This record gives sequence, C-alpha cells and structure tokens, in this order.
Amino acid sequence: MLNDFITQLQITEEELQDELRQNATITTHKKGDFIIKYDQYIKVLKIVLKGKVRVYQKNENREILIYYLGDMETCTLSLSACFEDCKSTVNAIAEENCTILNIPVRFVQDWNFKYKSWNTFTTNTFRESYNYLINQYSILAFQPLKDRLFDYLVSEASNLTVNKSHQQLAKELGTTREVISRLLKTLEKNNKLHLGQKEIQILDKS
Amino acid sequence: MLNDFITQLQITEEELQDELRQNATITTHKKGDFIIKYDQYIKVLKIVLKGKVRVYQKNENREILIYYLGDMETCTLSLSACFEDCKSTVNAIAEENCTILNIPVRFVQDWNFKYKSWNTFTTNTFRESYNYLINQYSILAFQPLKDRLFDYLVSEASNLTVNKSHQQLAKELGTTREVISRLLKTLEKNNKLHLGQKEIQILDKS
DNA sequence: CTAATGTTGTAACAAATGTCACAGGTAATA
DNA sequence: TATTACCTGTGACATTTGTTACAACATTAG
Repeated sequence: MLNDFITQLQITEEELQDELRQNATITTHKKGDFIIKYDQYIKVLKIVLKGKVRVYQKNENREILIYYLGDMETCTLSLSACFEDCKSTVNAIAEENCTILNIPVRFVQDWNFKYKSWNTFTTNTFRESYNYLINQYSILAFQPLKDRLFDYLVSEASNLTVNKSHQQLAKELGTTREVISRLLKTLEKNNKLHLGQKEIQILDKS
Repeated sequence: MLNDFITQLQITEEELQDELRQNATITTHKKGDFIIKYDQYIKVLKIVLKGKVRVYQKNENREILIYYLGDMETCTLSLSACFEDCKSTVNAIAEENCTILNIPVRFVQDWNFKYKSWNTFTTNTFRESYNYLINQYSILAFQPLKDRLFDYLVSEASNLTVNKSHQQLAKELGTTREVISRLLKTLEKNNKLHLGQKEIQILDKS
C-alpha cells in the first residue's frame, strides 16, 4: 500500500523511496479509534492509506468538521506540526477501519529540501488545504445554516443519497441535532429532499 | 527596505539576494487603494514592507476579515496562488499608505527548492497562516458574536484603547454596524469598556 | 462658516439558531 | 424476545443576530 502512495505522489527518487520504506510505519485502526487527540503532542505525519478519518474541533456541546481524510489523503495539521513542535488543536477519529502511514516529524522537514517530489507534496498539501479552508471560512461566516446544510448534502451525496443521521450532520456542521432535524423537515416540505431512516434523498439540486 | 526583508528572513544565499534585487519590484500605494481584487489573476507574491493591508472576503452586504498584513508580512493567499494559476478569492485594500514588494510567481516556485532560506520562508508562512485560520474557524463556529467582539477588541487594543469605528469593527467581524453598536452598548453597561467617538477603552479584560 | 460625510444611538421588528422536554420509531444485540 | 441504544419528530420558548428606519452629533473639506 505504501507503493501506491509512492506512485500517487510520483516519488521518483529511489533514495526517498527507500527512506520511506525504512522510516515510515503503517498502523491499522478500528472504527471509533482516536487517531489524534486534542492537546497531544504530534510526533508523526499521518497519511490515510485506506479508510476514513474525521478531523474536527470540539466545543462543550458541539463539534465542527475541519475535514475528512479519505484514501491517500494527508492530515495537513499534522504536516504543519512537523515544522514546529506543537500540540494538536483538533481531534481525529477513525470513521471506518483504516490503515495509516506514519512518518516521524524529523524526516518530513529534512526531505522537504532534499527531495523535489516531497517538496511538491508538502507545498501542494498546504496550498490546497489553505484554499479550501478560506473558502469554508467565508461560507461559515455568511451562509445561513439551511444553505450550508443543503450544499453539504449535495456535496456528500452519492447517487443523490446521503446515509447519515441527523446527529452526524450536526457534528459536521457545528450545530445540534434538533436544529438539523428542523431544517431537514423544512427542506422536505419544499420538495428539495426526501427523508428516510438514516437516509436522505436529494430531489432537487437547485 | 528590501534589505530589511532579506535580513529578517535570514536570506544568507548571496545568489538569492541578487535574484531578489533583480526581479522583485517595489510599489507604493495610497490608503484606500486596492492591492488585490476579487476574481483577478494573481501574478505576483505580495509582501508588505511597510504599511497595513486588509485582506477580506465580501458578501452582498457584509465583509469579514481574513487577516491584516503589517510590516514585513506576506500575503499567504498570493503565496498559495504562486503554486497554481488561479484567481483571487479575496480583496486586499491598503488601510494605510504602504510599500509592497512584488515577486513574480515563477520565481517563488523555483526558489522554493533552490534556496533553503526561501523554502523555510514559504513553509513557515503556510504553517503559521494555516494554524491561525483553523483557530479562527472554530472561534467563528462556536463563539457568540459578543465574545468574539470583546476578545477582538482586547487583541487589537494598545494601551487598552481601540480607535476604530463601529463600522470598521463590523467589517472585521463579518456583521453589520448596528449589531456592533448594540453589543458595545451592552458591554459598556456591564462595565467592560467605555465608549467614546471612534475610541473604545477596555476597562475589564476578564 | 457651511455643507457633506462619517459616526453613534436606538426602537421595533424579523429571522435564524439554540435549548429543553418529551414521544415514539428503528436497529442491534444479548 | 426483551432490552438497550440510537434515531427522528416536534412544540414551546429563549437568545442571538440581521434589518429597517430615523435622529442627533462630530469631523472634515471647501
């Protein structure tokens, strides 16, 4: 699976390939396991080889999604931490069983100036994450929750269907279950979607 | 002034120093000038040598601050754009007369793997901006506006005083003037601060 | 000085969101 | 099957935030 990662990143330098094989470890985690805990020191760069990880921030009674990590995706926050000794400001939890590539921080920094492909990888990761986050930021600031919810459903749907509970959606959008239930009901009344048990069908994307 | 920048970034490579002198241009802008406009292609990395620039996103009737750039600070969004041909998703406006260093995108990318100090610079810029933004993101999601306003005033105050109009604060916090006026009045009634003309004095930081 | 512009205050109302409470349905599992 | 945990619906109400409208004061430019 490490080889898939090497291919995907177009790591052509054989030396770096070897370094990865020697120094990176692969761990597996069960659904529900914490991958990163708030306030914990980050000592490795985490890359999800297979599975799904939810990275989120927590309040007393609410949570908000920062991002999901899917196959071959890198936790930008742990990448950031590799360049500075710091604690995690987020939690990360396995939403499915997953396989994770762990690269100790000291390598991540060294490789950055040593291997072109690694440099490209880190830069792209930062750039994409930063642009994404800026976009989310102004959506959070300006869009009413009703719109954020609907847009989110559309973006998450496969075959116009989303299989998530209201509670899950609340955790992703930074609100509470009751609020989601209410908004979904309104959307259903407006014929935008159809509600089932842990299943939402989008009827009208516009 | 370019030399100050070189010193601050600890650019020891003489070759890079020369490249900067040859290829970077310095421009001056008056208060109120647009530095970057929404939807415009970004062709240079912008670094504020002197002055103050407000980078913000716009809605129909509201704005929200992304960040201020002060002396020797780099516009992370334009840095990001250097690695990918793209349009600006934000506006940037000079809040004071300012002097700006402009580095054409093609150099920014090349230098990243060519000069160690430049690599450190870009990485640090991304890392710091990303961490800052994540933090702001969850504050925006969870903190009521009243608290965000007060914390913002404390952070912006010098000598416990903030010289901004309610309109300015509204633009920074993503809301409207009336809302700010109302919240400030409440805070004043609770003896947290004292209101004057374009002047807010913080009385109780807690 | 005067006009124009910017600044602040505030009431009244609308809309959005959060909270509490409770009822009943569904799925998982011992 | 029975129990438990999860899931959904919903009313009632509180709080927060946005909108509209208007008045008065302060500052600045001409």
